Order: sequence, then structure tokens, then C-alpha cells
Amino acid sequence: MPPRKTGHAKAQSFPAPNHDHAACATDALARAERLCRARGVRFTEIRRCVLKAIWQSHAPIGAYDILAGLNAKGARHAPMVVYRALEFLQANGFVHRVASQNAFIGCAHPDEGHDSQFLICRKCGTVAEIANAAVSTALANAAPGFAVESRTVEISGVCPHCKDHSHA
Amino acid sequence: MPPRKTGHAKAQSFPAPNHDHAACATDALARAERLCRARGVRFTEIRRCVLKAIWQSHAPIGAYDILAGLNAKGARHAPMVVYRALEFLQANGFVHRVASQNAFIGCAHPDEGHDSQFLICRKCGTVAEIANAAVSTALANAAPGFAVESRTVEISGVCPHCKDHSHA
DNA sequence: GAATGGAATGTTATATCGTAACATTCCTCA
DNA sequence: TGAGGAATGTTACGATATAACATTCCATTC
Repeated sequence: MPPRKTGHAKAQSFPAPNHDHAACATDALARAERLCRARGVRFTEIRRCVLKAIWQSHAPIGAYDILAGLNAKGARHAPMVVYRALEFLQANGFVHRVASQNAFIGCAHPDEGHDSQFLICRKCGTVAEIANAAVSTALANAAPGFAVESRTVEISGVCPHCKDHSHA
Repeated sequence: MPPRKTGHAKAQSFPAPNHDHAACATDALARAERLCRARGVRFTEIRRCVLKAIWQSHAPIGAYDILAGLNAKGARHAPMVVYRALEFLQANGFVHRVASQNAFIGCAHPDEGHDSQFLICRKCGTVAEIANAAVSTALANAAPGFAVESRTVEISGVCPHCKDHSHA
């Protein structure tokens, strides 16, 4: 699959603090449900709950925090439950692992390719996923003779919003 | 510091399986010693041992494997010892953390900038560090409005050597 | 509407990775 | 030669992740 023609690469792709996040989460769950049906795989209750926990915000969440959410209503799930759900969700492109934080983030376009990059705000924790064609091209050409299978590109810094509010 | 003018970006930068690795390790330790002296910081025995363990190969090594090496001769060091040494070695640019593997790799040019990328061979575990100017430029331009502070770029795949020998 | 077989989940235990907190020792320098 | 910061020793614990096996669920087939 060719790289997306971006537009995601804009700074505006950074989720605004005041955006309608409930809609984000609802949409993500609906997309996942639809794609699972289309793919003939099961979007079970546990998988739904884990994905919902991940979409609580645009900041990465750890597996054990997800577990705490699962067990909040009295259940006594073991960590395996979460990790198995995460494996499924990653395999289907619904979530990404943020390697630099050992945590997980929802993907807003699980039906597209995942040659993407992550911008991680050190201040608010928000992560933006972008798919910059120039970066993809540069990476593809950076390693002649090396057969690329997967990429981890995570950029830490301060997001536009936090930068604007740091005149303290 | 501006990005290096590469040359590191060539596939040849991948360590050959039959290279003189003893020299790699010896050189790395000598460089570290020299730089520590120049910087007025202490290159202690523990730090030397940890760096030596990391330079046993060009594959990332986990903190507890390093610890096992430290304790091989009967010592009973605690994990903290290793993590503290790693913190020092990272701060001085002698080692890098490979986030996607929770492991550590030696740096062959600790006196230069570290706007680099890692190629990780899935088959032999070898990691090559490159500093591709096009990648750096693309990353710098990928996130307008985002104040970049650090980058994690790790590319997994199959190295040239393993690819050549997979006609089985 | 059973039988069946693979997918999903339950459960226990353990491996692996990383740090907090405080005591002690070491080294440099005035 | 003491004073003070750097480094290490030590104990304890927190955080992340998986192995292995038992059980349950569910779509399909007969």
C-alpha cells in the first residue's frame, strides 16, 4: 500500500484540548465494529472494553491501567486478558504500541496503511499519529540492502497547544 | 549540532558477521575512557564492565543479561547497579536504548550528535546505527508547530547478510 | 438440536524490566 | 585531614509481559 498523501502531517492534526472527544471514541468503536464484521473476526466484549479504555484519551495508556478499568466494576481479570485483547487490536490496526512508553494508543484510521509516525507531547501526554510521505520515502531510501518490515518512529517534544500556553 | 554528512547510511554500515569484533569492543572502551577523561567524569570499573558487556556483540542486550555478566565471577550486584551505569553511559552517548526491545546497544561515535536511526535485523539481532540526513530533514519538517526534543527511529527487517543467506 | 472443533477466555504462576529510598564507601579538593 | 559530593551497596518493591494449561463459548455441520 502506498503512503497516504498526508494532510495528517499538519500540526493541526494534533488533537485540540477542547475537541469533542466523546465523538472520537464513539467513532473509533464504531469503525472497529464495522471492520471486524467486514473481516469476519469477533469484536467481543473484552476487546470492546479494552479499546474503549484506550480511547479514553489521546494519551497512551499502560496495560495495567487498562486492566484496572476492566476490573473497576468488580471483575477480576488477569493481565493476560488485556494483553490478548491488545494483540488482537494491534493485529487489526485498531491500536498501536508506543514503544518508548510501553503503552498503547488508539488508531484513528485502522483501514489504511500504518507507515506512520507518532508525535508525543511531553507536557500533556497527547499523541498525534501522522503519515508523512517525505519521512516514509526517506526511511525507505535510508537503508539500501536492508529489507524493511516494520518501523517505529516516535518523536517527543511539546505540542503546539502546550507551547502556546507556556508563557508562564 | 548539524546532522552528520552520512556515509553511515550505506548498507555496508551493517557490521559484517566476520568483522574483527574484538577490535570494535576495544576501540569503544578506549574511546569512552578518553572521552570521560576529556569531560572530567569518572569511567569507573562498574561502568567499564557494563559497557564491555554491551559491546560483546552488535545485538542489543537486556539490563539483566548485563547484570548476569557482572555477577558471573561471583559478585552479587543488584539491578540498580546496572541501571545506574546505563544512565551514565547513555548520558555520555556511549550507549543507546533500543526502545522496541527494552535493551541497550553500544554507540560507535559517542563524540558526534545522536540524531540517528537504528536498523534491527530480525534474524541475527544485529543493530546498525545510521545517521541519514534525508531522514533527519524529513522528520524536522514533518511536524510544523511541534517542538521536537528527541527522536526514536527503529526499523526492523532483515539485514543484507541474512538476506543473502536465506536461499534455503 | 446435539456433536464438533476452533476461537476466546479463565486461571495460576512466573519471567522480565525498572525504580524508590536510604546506608555506606570512595575520591577530590580545599 | 576533614568536608562534601559522587558513586556504590542493599533492601524492597513496582511495573510490564508471557508461559502453560483448563474451561467456556460459538459457528458450523450433520
